[in-house]
Formats: sequence, structure tokens, C-alpha cells
Amino acid sequence: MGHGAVTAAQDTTERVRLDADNVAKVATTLQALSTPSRLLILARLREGPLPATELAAEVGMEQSACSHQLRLLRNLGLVVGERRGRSVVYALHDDHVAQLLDQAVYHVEHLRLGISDAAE
Amino acid sequence: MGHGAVTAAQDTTERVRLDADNVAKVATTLQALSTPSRLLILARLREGPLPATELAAEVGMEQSACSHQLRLLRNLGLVVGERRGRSVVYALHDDHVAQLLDQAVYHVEHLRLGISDAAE
DNA sequence: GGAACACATGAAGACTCGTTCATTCGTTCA
DNA sequence: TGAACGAATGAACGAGTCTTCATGTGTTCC
Repeated sequence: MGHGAVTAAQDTTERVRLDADNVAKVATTLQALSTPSRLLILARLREGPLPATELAAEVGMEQSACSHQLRLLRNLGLVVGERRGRSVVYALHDDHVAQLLDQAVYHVEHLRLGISDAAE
Repeated sequence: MGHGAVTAAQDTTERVRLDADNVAKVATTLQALSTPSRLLILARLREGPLPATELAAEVGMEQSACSHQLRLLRNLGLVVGERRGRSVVYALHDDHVAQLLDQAVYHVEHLRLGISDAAE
């Protein structure tokens, strides 16, 4: 069963390792999760694959805007798109993506927050 | 228990829930982890509390730049700063922050990547 | 009080990002 | 082939972000 994969940073994991190389990669990847639109896209795809147009409709974006973000997510290896007829069906690339999503949401929701948010 | 699909973050977790309200909060918080400078700051603090100036030195930032980012992280509730003499000692606010960091790094490192990164 | 240190803050500039608009490419079907 | 649909692309504009420079606030010690 779970050979740790899930509980992720727990037993499998070493320390938080951030060599100057990794930092950029991690930052870039996490930036993909740092915008409402992309977050909605990923959350929707987490429930299952979907053609681009339907996806755009469900997250309330214009087709073009959604396509731009999908390209970004594709380039980062977070989602994949496969042609099926005249549609392109998108899906999460990995289970790591799904877990990253889940855990991120989980921890953010459970942060003891005195958040002001307005960081001006 | 395992109602399948998710496995999410541990067993405590429900589905990935992203109401329009949460999305903004999650996105904003994750954005704090989406920049090399802040990622380095958090990673350093994960090893233990540190006065602001030493922190800035260790991550190779100017005092001012570091202070700006620390304010942002403080406003998000990710770090806390406590005055001790003429120094202000910073630390991660929560264990959730530490785990979020660890798991994010873990998953990003393990993503099966055909990443191009250059997203143009 | 005044000097020296530690940190915070404001303003400004370069840069990046996300959206929209218009157009192009690819596929299906009559 | 040509019309219609689905998706990708490029240019461009407004908005936000991160850093630097200069200055302000708070604290310690003489």
C-alpha cells in the first residue's frame, strides 16, 4: 500500500532541500498555483479530464484566457492535453499534482490566521 | 475512511474544496512561496528562528529587501517576529507552514518533468 | 542627551503577469 | 472545397510585483 507517497513529507522525505538550482524550479512551479484562475483550472481537472472549452466554461473564463493558462501549465508539466477529434482533452499530468493541490489547500485552510491580507 | 480518489493530505482531509472565497486565500498564500527570495527565507527559518539581519545575510539579500518580504510573510501569517533587545527574531508561525514547504518541495522535485520552463 | 546599531517604511523604477481582442491553425462534416 | 466548430497564438494594455535608495522608528550603551 502507501509506500509513503502520500504522507509525502513525512518518512520518505529528507529535509527541505533548496539548492540555488531547486529554488527557481520550485518557485516557478508554485507560481502556477498562485493564481485563482489556474487554481480553479487545476481543481476542476482534479475531478477528471475535460475538453478545453468545457473547462473554460466551468471555471468561468474566456476560451482564450484559459488556453493561455493551459499552455503555461503544460509547459510546467502540470497538465497534459490530448487531441480527441476536434477537442483537446486536458488532465492533470501526475498524482503529484493532485496531492500538491490537496495538501496546499489543506494547509492553507488550517493555518492559524491573523491574516490581514492587505499587505500595503 | 478512504473514500478513494483523494488520499489527499493525510486522512484528515476532505476533497479539494475551492469555493470562490477559498481560491483567493489559497492563491494569495501560495504566492508567498512562489518567489526564490521568500522561498529561501522560509527554508532558512525552517531550520530555526533567526534575527532579521542574520537572516538577510544568510539568504544573500539586502536588509531592506528582506524586511519588505518579511512584512509580506507576516501579513499572511506565515512568519512571526518577536522583539529581543534591539533585534527582531523571526520564525515560522506554524507547523503547517513547515509541512507546506516540505511537501511542496517534495512534490515539485518528484514531478515527472518534461518541463520546458520557457513558456513562450 | 547623543551615537551606533537593528529593523521598518515610503517612493520610484524595471520588470513580470494575466487578461482581452483579433487572427490563425486544425479538424469534422456536408 | 468550404463552412463551422474547437483550440492555439500574437500583440498590447493595465495591474501587480520585487528590488533599490533614502529616510524614519526603536533600542542599547556611553
